Amino acid sequence: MAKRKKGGPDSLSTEEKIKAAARKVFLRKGFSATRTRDIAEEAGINLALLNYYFRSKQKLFEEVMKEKIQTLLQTIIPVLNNPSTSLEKKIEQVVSNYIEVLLANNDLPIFVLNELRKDNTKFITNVPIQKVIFQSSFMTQLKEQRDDINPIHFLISLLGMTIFPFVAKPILTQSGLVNEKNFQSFMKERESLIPIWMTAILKTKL
Amino acid sequence: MAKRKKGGPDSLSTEEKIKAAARKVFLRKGFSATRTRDIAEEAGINLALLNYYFRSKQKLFEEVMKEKIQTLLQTIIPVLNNPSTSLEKKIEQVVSNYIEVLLANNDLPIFVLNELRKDNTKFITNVPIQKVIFQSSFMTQLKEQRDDINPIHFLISLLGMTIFPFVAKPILTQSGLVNEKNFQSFMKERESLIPIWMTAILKTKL
DNA sequence: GTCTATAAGGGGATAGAC
DNA sequence: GTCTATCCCCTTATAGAC
Repeated sequence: MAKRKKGGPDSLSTEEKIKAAARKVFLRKGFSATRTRDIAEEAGINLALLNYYFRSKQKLFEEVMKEKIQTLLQTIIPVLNNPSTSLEKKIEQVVSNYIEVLLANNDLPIFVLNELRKDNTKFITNVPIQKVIFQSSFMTQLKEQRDDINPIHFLISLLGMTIFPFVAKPILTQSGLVNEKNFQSFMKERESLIPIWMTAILKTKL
Repeated sequence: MAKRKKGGPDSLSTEEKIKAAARKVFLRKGFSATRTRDIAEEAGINLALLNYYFRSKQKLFEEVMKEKIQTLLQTIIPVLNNPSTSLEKKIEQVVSNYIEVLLANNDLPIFVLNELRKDNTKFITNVPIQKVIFQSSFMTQLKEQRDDINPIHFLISLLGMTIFPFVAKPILTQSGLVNEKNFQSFMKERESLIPIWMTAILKTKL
């Protein structure tokens, strides 16, 4: 067991220090470019301790990945499943929840999507995503309002509008299309804009 | 120099064989996870030849990256710059061009965006993206039609709708939301849908 | 639990024969 | 131009002292 659990500003257990460092380094550099030495240094501990607590780089990585996938899913699933909000309200909440989470961690989506792509195994497990989405309140409401719109197209458009700017951030900022310093306010503007536009789409005749 | 340039089905020069193999392996696995041995094997040549032609893994990678960034830019810039098409036509062309290019190479956007993210240097060079976009015919037409819409928001929404499904493909197919075999027809549906929806947005009062 | 030291292997690059 | 053999650093993981 670790020495401490709580207490002061420097109160993380060694295990948690390593995991926090792993989150930071893996998310920034991806699995392959990350060296266990980087993580150890970031955590302020010795390299051997990493293996003592987590057995291997791979195991530690898998813990971080599972956690991050969970974060991405939990940002949207409870919103889609809430039967007491309107479809329009759900759209607003999906957008604002994601923008809030991703402003605090810009790299999250590209990290997860890129690592999933390289590995097509073992990560999509716990949550039966397809089932959850298709049986959601969101789905029912959308079908009720517009049975001629493929809900997957609608959902992916909503997510694309919201998440894509984070994925494309490197090219946006490096090209000067969006100033790095203004990125946050740029996304705050989108937070108002996207629900208006997605609602407009909802009313558009096909 | 290489032995051959053209001739038969097996007619690529050694240099081209290596580059073709590098494109394939780098795009699939990214820079760090790629071993030069993988590329050599894929090319059907010896490892030493890779260094003979390209000096280092890094140099070879940079050639591939530049080429791929160029592909992504050339898919959109001529469309935006064409003064003889309407704004609506430009939207259609951006969507159909990207879907055509990316259906042939699903990994392209996530590869480029992820590598750019890890490296914020040396790749955004040749094309002055910001200048080109802001001075484009697309920009002029959009401002004319809707001077209350931030054109960057509009453009990113268009690209998000179009490109994001490719970036999110791992999670879409692994979760079962979109069947791998139907992905192409799914994107073909979007090719019709996105212009309709983006045009609707263009007419939506803010 | 935490450290130092080191084993074991992987991977980029090159020397030198042909 | 192309190959085989090899160098050598870097990285993960572990042994063993404290």
